Amino acid sequence: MDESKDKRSQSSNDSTVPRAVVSRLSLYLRELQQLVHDGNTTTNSTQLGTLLGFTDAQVRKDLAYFGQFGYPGIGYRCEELIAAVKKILGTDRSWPVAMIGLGNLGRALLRYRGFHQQGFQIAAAFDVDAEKIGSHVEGIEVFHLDDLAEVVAAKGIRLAIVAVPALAAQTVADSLVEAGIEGVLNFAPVTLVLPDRVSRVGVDLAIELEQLAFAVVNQPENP
Amino acid sequence: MDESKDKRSQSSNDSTVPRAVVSRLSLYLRELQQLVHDGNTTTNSTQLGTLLGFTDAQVRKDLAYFGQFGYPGIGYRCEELIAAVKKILGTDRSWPVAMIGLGNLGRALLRYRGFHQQGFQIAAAFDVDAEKIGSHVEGIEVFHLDDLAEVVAAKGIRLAIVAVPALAAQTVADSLVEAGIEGVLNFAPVTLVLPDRVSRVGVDLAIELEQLAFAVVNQPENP
DNA sequence: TAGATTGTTAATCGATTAACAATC
DNA sequence: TAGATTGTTAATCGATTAACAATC
Repeated sequence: MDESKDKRSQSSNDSTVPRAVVSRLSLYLRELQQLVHDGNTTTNSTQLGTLLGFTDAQVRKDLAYFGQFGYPGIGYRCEELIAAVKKILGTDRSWPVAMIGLGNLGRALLRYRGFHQQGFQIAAAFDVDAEKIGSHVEGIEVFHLDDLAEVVAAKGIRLAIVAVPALAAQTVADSLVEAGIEGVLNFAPVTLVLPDRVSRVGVDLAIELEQLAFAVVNQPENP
Repeated sequence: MDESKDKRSQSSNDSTVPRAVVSRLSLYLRELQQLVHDGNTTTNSTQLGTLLGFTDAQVRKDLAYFGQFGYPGIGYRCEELIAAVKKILGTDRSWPVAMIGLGNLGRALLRYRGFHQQGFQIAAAFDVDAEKIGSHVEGIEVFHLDDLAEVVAAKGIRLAIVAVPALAAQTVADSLVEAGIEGVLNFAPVTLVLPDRVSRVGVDLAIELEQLAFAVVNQPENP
């Protein structure tokens, strides 16, 4: 039996890929897009590694978790690898996203161009401030949080961004779960309790600065 | 020789603490502050672990990298541990921070309350748009990027937040290095090249959504 | 073909967990 | 004292790196 056919498989053979690998995948994608922008058609594990501060072995191993995308002697074709990584990440399609909370951060994120460029579009915004309900920000309609389930269902929204005050975050999260949301990107500085079936990514802006402060204070040359 | 005196040391005995440990340190701090807010005076490794989804052993091990903060049979005194963790992170003092770029994100971050609560204050903002120079946003003066080195020196600023478009980010980063900045929190979706002596933390908002999409697509129950 | 670079295996390194004596 | 919980050591687990045959 010759099973060597179709070796260039893209089957995500799963069996749990390490989380660290997935986060590097996004970095590879970003670097590849940059390389294409700069006019490159191919790259290789050494170049990608150098750009990101990884070893070449790690780049190859990371990508090999998901299939065979390279060409021995040549490297990787940028566009081809971009398409493959997007497919793995699930961003080969467009994702409608709900924005919850229209304070400073929520409004800024609504206007942020980077989401759309990677396949995400804010499809609806939600708040509880009567002044804001029914208005449009950046062409996006603002609904009352009470209408969450209805709008989410109508627009096929599966992801939500939480940009509400810390005190409101868990309550909002409960509503999101109730509305059938499958993934939450949380900017509130609290640990959200969610059922296992709902995915969660947390970004705490103050914590990022704390990490930076630690790094500066503990620089080899810095008391 | 009895060297058991002063065992409750806070000496960060260094020898390189794993990066993952430091990032969890910030989460412990956040949880501890929450616990105090909720009226607790003591906690323990099991409680902290449960709140954050870590094992109790990991909590103890992480903290033990930096000294002995707990009391066998009792656990940890919240306020005491908060003070210790802040000292380790370097946030027992206040850090003046420069904000570079006053687009949507920069302005939102300028207004974000969470920074101040953890010991960071935006001491100056910088842009290149003549319309903005000299104005004040949230009581913070806006300078031209050309005045970076001067203002940074005058105000003792060591950390900077980069919230400029991707295309401008590396140029801005070079200016920051030139101005003597020691740590950069970068929101631009590019890998900044910085000398080793300058610390770097990157937050790519689109990447966070990508990670969420991957998690949702690869949920045990989700094709 | 010779040179380059992959995918993958084995070796190394580091991080997490389990277990328990020490201690309050 | 008995019960609880730490700090730490040893065991396990997982991730990174090095090396190289396979391949274009």
